Amino acid sequence: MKTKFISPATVKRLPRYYRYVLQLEKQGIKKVSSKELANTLDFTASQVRQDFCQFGSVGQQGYGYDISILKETLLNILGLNREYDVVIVGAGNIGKAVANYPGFKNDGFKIKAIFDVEPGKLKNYDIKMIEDLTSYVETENVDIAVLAVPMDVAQDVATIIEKSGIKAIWNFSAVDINVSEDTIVENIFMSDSLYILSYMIDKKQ
Amino acid sequence: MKTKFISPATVKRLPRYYRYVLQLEKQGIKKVSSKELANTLDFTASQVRQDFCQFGSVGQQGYGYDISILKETLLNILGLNREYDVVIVGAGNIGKAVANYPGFKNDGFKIKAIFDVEPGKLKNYDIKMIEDLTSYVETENVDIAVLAVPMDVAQDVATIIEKSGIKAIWNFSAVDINVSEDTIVENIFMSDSLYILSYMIDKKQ
DNA sequence: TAGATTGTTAATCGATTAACAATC
DNA sequence: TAGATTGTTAATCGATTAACAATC
Repeated sequence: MKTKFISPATVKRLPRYYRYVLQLEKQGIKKVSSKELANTLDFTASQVRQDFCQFGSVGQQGYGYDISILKETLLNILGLNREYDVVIVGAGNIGKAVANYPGFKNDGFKIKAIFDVEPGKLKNYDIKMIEDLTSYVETENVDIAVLAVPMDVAQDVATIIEKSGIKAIWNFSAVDINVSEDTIVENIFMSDSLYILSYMIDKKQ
Repeated sequence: MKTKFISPATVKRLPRYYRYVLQLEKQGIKKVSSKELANTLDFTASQVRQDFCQFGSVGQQGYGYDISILKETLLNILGLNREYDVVIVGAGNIGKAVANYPGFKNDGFKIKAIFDVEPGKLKNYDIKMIEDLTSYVETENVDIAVLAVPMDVAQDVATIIEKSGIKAIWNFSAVDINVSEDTIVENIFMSDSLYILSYMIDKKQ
């Protein structure tokens, strides 16, 4: 499946296509045109066709795109055709929010354990100690670590995660973390988003 | 201040510059070169100079950029030189996380009230009923509404927010919301970020 | 002064838009 | 078949990179 090169600009749009196609499928809709997609998602029809063209022909001239084919294609490209084992590191507000996020499980992300500096319980998990993360990873498979600790310890904990052998970090910690080239980091910088919002408010006035 | 046009690509980078410059200031550092900035932030030195050039000369040849001037400039451009009155709509996990997010207050975002469908208490706020939002906005100034409700009611609540006269929405609700042209929406789509992460994991294998 | 580094122009690269033949 | 809509090429636009004179 992952044969062709997909441009970065297109990759960024894939999740939005996928989410919208899921929604259409739920509504029982069978096909969609590039024009309809473009209208809803605020892209252009050209852009949609250029994007879809990158992963080979998924549409039919005169008809449009078949929802179930499109969904399957996007799901495969995004790597959502498998399960991911996840640990949450940091059981504060963000860690809790992620643990309770319903979409998480539906998409195949399975929370295996939660770590913190304080023992306790979260959902139906006994919170484990961060110092036990390394030994945990020795016996259990972990694909993704959710980094949800305070910013002053984020780098240290990131280093622990990296050394433990976990290859992907979903970083909520509000600081850029330095890890080796082959560790994948995807950031949620809430403050950056808020700054963009205040920029836009300010610009309008 | 907001005289020159700043390109969208540059705008997206502004929060990262700002965050890093704050960090340097805290460390007592007085100047920084485009090269140093580029190394840390994974931009290129050319890019940094092109970006900064857009808001007029803030550097000095042979020296670099003065941290305090740079910080002040970025702060002004981002609109962080004032306070914003914020209401949180939805007191679930995400609403709680935002309410407790420490950076929030430091940056001048002031939580004035929290709304939900269930009464209760969060931090030191008595949770108000969502149906009272409109009357609340009639007497109180609100610049930003944080939309943190379940996805199935997100559009309805967004419409209530919009009709109440609030002009900016920080949307955590995992669905695209439709509002009028002059309402500013900034989205945090956690699932999109997660999909990009699984895409990158899958691509590497 | 000499070295360093900006500010800015020009060249390159990538992404978006426009257009239309192919074809369902 | 006729109408609709894709797939794809070519044109345009915007962003990044390279280069270097200006100058601190």
